[in-house]
Amino acid sequence: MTTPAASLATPYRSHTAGELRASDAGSTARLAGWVHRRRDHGQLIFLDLRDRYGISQVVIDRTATPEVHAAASRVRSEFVVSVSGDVALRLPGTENAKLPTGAVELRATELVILSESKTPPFYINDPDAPVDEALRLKYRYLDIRRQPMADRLLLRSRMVQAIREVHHANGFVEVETPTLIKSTPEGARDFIVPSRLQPGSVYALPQSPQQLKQLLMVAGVDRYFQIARCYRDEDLRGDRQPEFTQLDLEMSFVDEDSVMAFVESMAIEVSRATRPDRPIQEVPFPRFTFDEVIERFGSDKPDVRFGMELVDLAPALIDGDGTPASGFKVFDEALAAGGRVKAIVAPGMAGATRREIDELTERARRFGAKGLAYLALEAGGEVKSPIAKFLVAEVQRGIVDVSGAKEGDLILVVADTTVITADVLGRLRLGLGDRLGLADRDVLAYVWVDRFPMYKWDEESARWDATHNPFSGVVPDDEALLVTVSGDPASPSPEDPAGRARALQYDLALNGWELGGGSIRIHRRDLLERSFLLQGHSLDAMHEKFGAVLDAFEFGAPPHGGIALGIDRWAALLSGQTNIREVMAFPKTQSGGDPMLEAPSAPEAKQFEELGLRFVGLPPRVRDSSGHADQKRDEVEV
RNA sequence: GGACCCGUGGUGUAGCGGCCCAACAUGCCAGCCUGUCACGCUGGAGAUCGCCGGUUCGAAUCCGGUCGGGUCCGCCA
Repeated sequence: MTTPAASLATPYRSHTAGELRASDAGSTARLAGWVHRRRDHGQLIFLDLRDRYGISQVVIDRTATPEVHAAASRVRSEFVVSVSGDVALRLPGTENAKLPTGAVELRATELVILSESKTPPFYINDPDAPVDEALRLKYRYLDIRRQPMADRLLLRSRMVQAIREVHHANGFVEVETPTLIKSTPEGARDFIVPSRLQPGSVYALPQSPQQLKQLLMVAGVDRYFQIARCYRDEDLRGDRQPEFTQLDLEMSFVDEDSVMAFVESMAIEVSRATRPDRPIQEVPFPRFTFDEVIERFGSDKPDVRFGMELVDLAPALIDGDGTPASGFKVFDEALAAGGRVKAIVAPGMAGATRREIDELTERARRFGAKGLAYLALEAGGEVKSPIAKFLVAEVQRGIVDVSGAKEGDLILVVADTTVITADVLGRLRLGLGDRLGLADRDVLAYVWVDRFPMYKWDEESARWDATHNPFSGVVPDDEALLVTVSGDPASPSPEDPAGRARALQYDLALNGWELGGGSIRIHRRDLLERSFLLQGHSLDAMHEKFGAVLDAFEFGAPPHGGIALGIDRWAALLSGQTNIREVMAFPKTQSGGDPMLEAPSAPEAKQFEELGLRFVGLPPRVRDSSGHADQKRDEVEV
């Protein structure tokens, strides 16, 4: 870890444990830190002293300093000590090339035990030792003492530092927004905080500062950013925590290109500041439309570190007058029904075993396909496939040609609706890419995806649902599409032209993960109302939910747009992790608990009384020592 | 809400119906050791196998429930 420019000397230490070099030999020094390891040789004791900055070897000689030796004999792993002594070159041949401080050692003349330590519950001095994650979370302060966690938190700190620097250099103003706000319909469930001063009312924790930042645009802030904590009360995953951090930004008088250009330069800067060792695959970042990435990668957040793109087999399956005529009913019917027959080519997998094929088929089914067809292109050009008998030779050849498969490759085919075909093949592509090691783990492949559909039809509530932000603007050419067949925006149907409208929406993806998304917002009240009506909001409901923004838009709203990026995911990707808990100091478990603080916990009766609340149904569960849940009714009834 | 996986000395694992009141490594404790750096050597302590119940002559091992952790689907930007 790096030592900052400023001196870290204090009464407890003259140097850090990572600082001493051969050039310091001959001087005296005082170090403070944790005992990383103790090696007792009888007359001689070696201590490895560790702090955030490194490790230094301390030597204690019984004959020279008997009282220091006595103190060092008591010392154990993770004791906190302060040692002073003479910095000396190590005896020739005993230098340790593995340590930056390995040329020298501190010959102790004084050793003070600042605090003792119990035997830690897991190995702090072995960065590779596997430890149960529940235990790591319970003793997170010890986990963070370990090198890998410490390194990741440092990377995250540098990342946020770089983000702030770039924004300030580009005229952005950092503004804090409240975390006790009004419930906003972002789509996810809100965390609720009951109000004591206004009993019966609740605050919501923000799912994002979306409305507040738009209000800041109306306020003339012009360029705003914030490292904002956000909250969503939904089920958790490795890449989802109930509270997480977003880089939230918004700019006035901009179009898509302005926002993307800034974000891109910022992302490059941040990547280089944190991971100069990892190359960015392509600059400027490649930019795809939503339709294109779905067509080519089967995902709206494509991993473009490898090829294996989806190919359309239709040209090989239809005859001269455009009717499906492959001879294989599954293919022909899918095409006749307006669906697709598409494939991916798994390089070198023609020899896949029956078992491997079955596994792939099983996965395809889990992802929603009815089945998975395959053709193995064997050496010599012979096609082996269980469906070969249905396909005339010409069609077989056509499939091979269109797919671009070479000898030794395996062609995997899905025939289904457009959506399922893309989804299933997209997921199979990622799985195979992983298994075949196609993606370079060092590369950072950022991509932009834009031109998302404005709405998707929601069967359940029979209305158009905003695919992303409800304020997202529409592509100017598509403005005329914001209409319904019925003519009344309040009576939508799945046939409406609105379903074809594209949004001024852009997502940034990195190595197959969505980092975040943004849009140019609708700043005109009339367009906003039309869009909201299409989304099934009545004008009253609209005011209830977005009143402040709608009001503000009547006082001169500048055209504006912005983006929000997930800091946790970004930090995880930059540090080569797939789980965002690894880049959070104190994350929660999958059930939303903190094993260290033991949160959440049963409230005190008095707290509920003041809020005018009472539990109905199941009272909260309290754990006893056996891990058994116990219902402690008495503690919560008021 | 659903599916699946895991839970054995401090830690990581092995054992998966009797050979196990449980093995290995490491850690811990004690003694020895003047050049180690995952120091070494000798000795020792330490788990009744998450919890509850069942099957069985017999359970760490099989079954059910439960608690905790994780992965995935639903959900969620």
